Amino acid sequence: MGQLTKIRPAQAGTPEVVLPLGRILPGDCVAAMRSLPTASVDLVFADPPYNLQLGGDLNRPDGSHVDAVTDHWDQFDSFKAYDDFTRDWLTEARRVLKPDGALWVIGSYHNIYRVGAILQDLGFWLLNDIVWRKSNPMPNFRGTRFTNAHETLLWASQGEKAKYHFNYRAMKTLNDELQMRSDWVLPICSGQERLKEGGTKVHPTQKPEALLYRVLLATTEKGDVVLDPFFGTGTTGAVAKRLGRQWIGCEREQGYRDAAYKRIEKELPLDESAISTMQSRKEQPRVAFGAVVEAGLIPPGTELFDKKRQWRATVRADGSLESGKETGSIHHVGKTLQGAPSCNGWTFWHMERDGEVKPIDAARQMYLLAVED
Amino acid sequence: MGQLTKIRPAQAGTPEVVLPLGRILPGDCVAAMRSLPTASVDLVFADPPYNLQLGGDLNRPDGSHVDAVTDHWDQFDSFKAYDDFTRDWLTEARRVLKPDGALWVIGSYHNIYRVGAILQDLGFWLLNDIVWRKSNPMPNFRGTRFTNAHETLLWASQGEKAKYHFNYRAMKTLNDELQMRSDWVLPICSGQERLKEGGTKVHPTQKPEALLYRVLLATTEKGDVVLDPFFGTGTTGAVAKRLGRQWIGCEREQGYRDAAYKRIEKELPLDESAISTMQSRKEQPRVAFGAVVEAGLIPPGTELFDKKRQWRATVRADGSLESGKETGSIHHVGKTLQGAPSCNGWTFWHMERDGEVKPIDAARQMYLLAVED
DNA sequence: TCGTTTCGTGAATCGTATG
DNA sequence: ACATACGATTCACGAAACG
Repeated sequence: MGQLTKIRPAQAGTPEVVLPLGRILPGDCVAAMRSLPTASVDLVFADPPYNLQLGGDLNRPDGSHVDAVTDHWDQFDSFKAYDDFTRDWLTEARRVLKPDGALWVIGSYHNIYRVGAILQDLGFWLLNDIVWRKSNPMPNFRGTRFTNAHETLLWASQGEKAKYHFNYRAMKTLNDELQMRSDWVLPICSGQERLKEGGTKVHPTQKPEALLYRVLLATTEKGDVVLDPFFGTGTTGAVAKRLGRQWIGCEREQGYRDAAYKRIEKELPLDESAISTMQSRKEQPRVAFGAVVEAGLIPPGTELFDKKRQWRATVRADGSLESGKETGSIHHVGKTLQGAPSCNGWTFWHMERDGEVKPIDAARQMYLLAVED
Repeated sequence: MGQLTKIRPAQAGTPEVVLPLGRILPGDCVAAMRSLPTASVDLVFADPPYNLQLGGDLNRPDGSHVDAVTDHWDQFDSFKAYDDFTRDWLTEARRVLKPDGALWVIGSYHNIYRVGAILQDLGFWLLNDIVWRKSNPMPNFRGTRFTNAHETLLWASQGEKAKYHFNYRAMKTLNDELQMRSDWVLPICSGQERLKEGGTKVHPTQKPEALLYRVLLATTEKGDVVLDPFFGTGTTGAVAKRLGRQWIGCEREQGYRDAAYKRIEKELPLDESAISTMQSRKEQPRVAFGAVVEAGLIPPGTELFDKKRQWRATVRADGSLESGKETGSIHHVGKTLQGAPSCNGWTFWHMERDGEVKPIDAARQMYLLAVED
C-alpha cells in the first residue's frame, strides 16, 4: 500500500517534492498538511469534528441508551476554539490545493455555519451547498424538535474567478437524465458497509460510500489526487481507489489508520471502461439506472447479458453500459445490439448474483424499497 | 387594519408601551425595531436581503455610510458590511424577543453561513436547520453546477437554556403521524398565490404561504405576536392573520407596504376550531393514579402486569402499587422492577377487563372524559 | 427453506415542576 | 442552587431469532 510520486510543483524553480499517495499521514492534520507541497492536490474532502456539544445521557422511549459521540476529538472549549481550529486546517488545505482544485466539507448545524463563514473569509468561493437527506435518520426521541434528518456539504472553489471541475454529464446520467439537484437522498452507513470489530462500530461517524462516490464522480477526473484531512476509517480512500483516483489521508488515531489500510487494501479498482463517464449528449440513458449502480446494488464492472446469453455488456460507473463499441443507457445498448426498434433494458438485461440469474429490474425493485420516502 | 395594544413590558416600573399590532413600520428595520419594547414579541421571522446592493442598510465599521452605487469594495469589504448589517438587525431582534421567544431566518448559501455564525455569536441557540426542498426549482441553465434546489431556514431560541415553543403533536399530525423532519418539500410561490401587477412580479422573492404556515403552526400559539423585519409583500402577515396570530412588520419600500396591506385586508381568519391543533398529553390536565382508583375505575386489589407478563403488582387503596418488597407509585415500581432509568407507569402497566388486556392509560382517558363535564 | 417477529441502533446540541 | 418525582417519547433498516 502506498507509493511515492514525484510531482512538479506549481512554482518553477522549487525542487521536486514527493507526494505520499496512498498513505495515511499520522498526527495532527495541520502539521501533516504542512509537509505537502503547495498546489499539489486536486480535491480536498473533509469531514471535520462537528463540535456537537451534547449534554447528558439520552434514552429511547423503550429505555435503551443512545450511544452518543463523546470522543475527545469532538470536544472544544468554545466557538472561538472551534473557529481557530477550523481556520487553521482550512488555510493549509487552501495552500495545498491546486488553483483549479476544489474543497468539500461536510457538517451539521452545530458547526457548518462557522465553517461556511470562515471558508468565505479565507477567499474560497461557494459553488453549492448540498443537502444530504438521510432516508433513515435517527428520530427525535423526546419530541422536542424536528427530526434532524440531514447533513450539509459545502463545495467551494479557490476563488470567485477560479476554475473548477464539474462532470455535468455524469451527474445528469446518474440522475435519470435530469440535472442533479442540490439535495441528495441517501441512506446512512449501516449493514455490511459499516466497519465493525467484535460487534461494535470501529468509527462513530462513518460516512456512506455512496456519498463519496457522488462527490468524486462529480468533481474529480480519473487519476486526480484527493486529500482527506480527517480520514477516519478511510471511506474517501476506498471510493477513490475504486474510481481510479489517487488519495492521501491524515488521521491521528492509529486504530482508525489500521482499519482504513485494511479496508482499502481489499478494495478493487474498477475497470477503465466502468470508470469512464458519459461525455456525449447522444449517449443518454433514459432511466435512473445510475442510482441503482451508485447504491451498490449493481457494482460498476458487472457483466450483464440477455436471457439467451446472446449479448453482453459492462456496467460503467455513471450508470451507462458498454458493449464493444456501443455505449449508452441500458435501453439504448439493448436496442442497438439487437437491431430492434426499442428495448426495455430493465427486463432485457440480466445479471448473475449468488449463482442466480435475474433481470436487473430486480435490483431496481430493491432500490425502490430502499430509497422510497 | 392595524390596532394599538397596550402591553405590560417585562421590566416592572417602566410605563406601558403601545405595540403596533397589524402595522407595517416604514423605514430601516433596525430603527423601526428600536421603537418596540424589550421582550414583547413571541416570534421573529426574517427573510433578509442577500444581494450586496443593500444601499441604505449598509454602514461601515466606523459608522460611515456605504453607497452601493458609487463605492467600490472588494469581497472582504462586502462580507464585512453584510456581517455588520446582520449583527445589527439580529441584535435588535434579540432584544425585542421574549425570553421564551424564537427566531427564524431564511436564506441561501450566499448569506446563510454568515447569518448562522453571527446568530450563534450573539447567543442564540440553534434548535434546527431546516431545508426547504423546492419541488420546482429554477434549473441551472448553463450546466455548471448542481441545480440549486433548496433554501435553508434557521430556528433558534434565545439561548442554550432558554425555553421555546414547539407544537410537536401538530407537526406529527401534519406529517401523517410521523415526526416532522428537518427537510420540507414545498413548491415555490407561483400561480394564483404570486402577487402580480400588470403581469410582472410585485416582489422578486415572495415566499410560499405554506412555508409560513408550517413555521407559525409549529412554533407559535394562537394570539402570539409575530414580527417580520423584512416584511416585503406580507406573506408572514397574511398567514399570521389566517392562523389567529398577531403580527408586526417592517418594510422600507412603500410599494411593498401598499401591496401587503391590500393583501392582508383580503385574508380571512380561520375559525377557532380550525386553528386548534392536536394537543400533546403534556397539555392535558394531570391525573393522579390515586384519583382513578378513588373513582372506582381501577379497584384496589386489582392485579397489574406488563405487556409480556414479566412483572406483576397489586393496586393498593391509596393509589400506590405493591410488588413483593417494592412499593410506590406506578412509575417508581415499574422503574425499579425493570432496573430502568425511567418508566411511564400509565403505558407500562396493564390490566384485564372484560377478558381484554389494556394499558391502565385507558382508565385515565375514561376518567378525563368523566370529569370533563 | 422461507416468511414473520423481535431486537438493536444510528453525528442528538432531546424535560419540567415541585420542594 | 440542587435533588426528587412525575411521566412523555421513535423511524427505518438489518440481523437474528422464531415458527
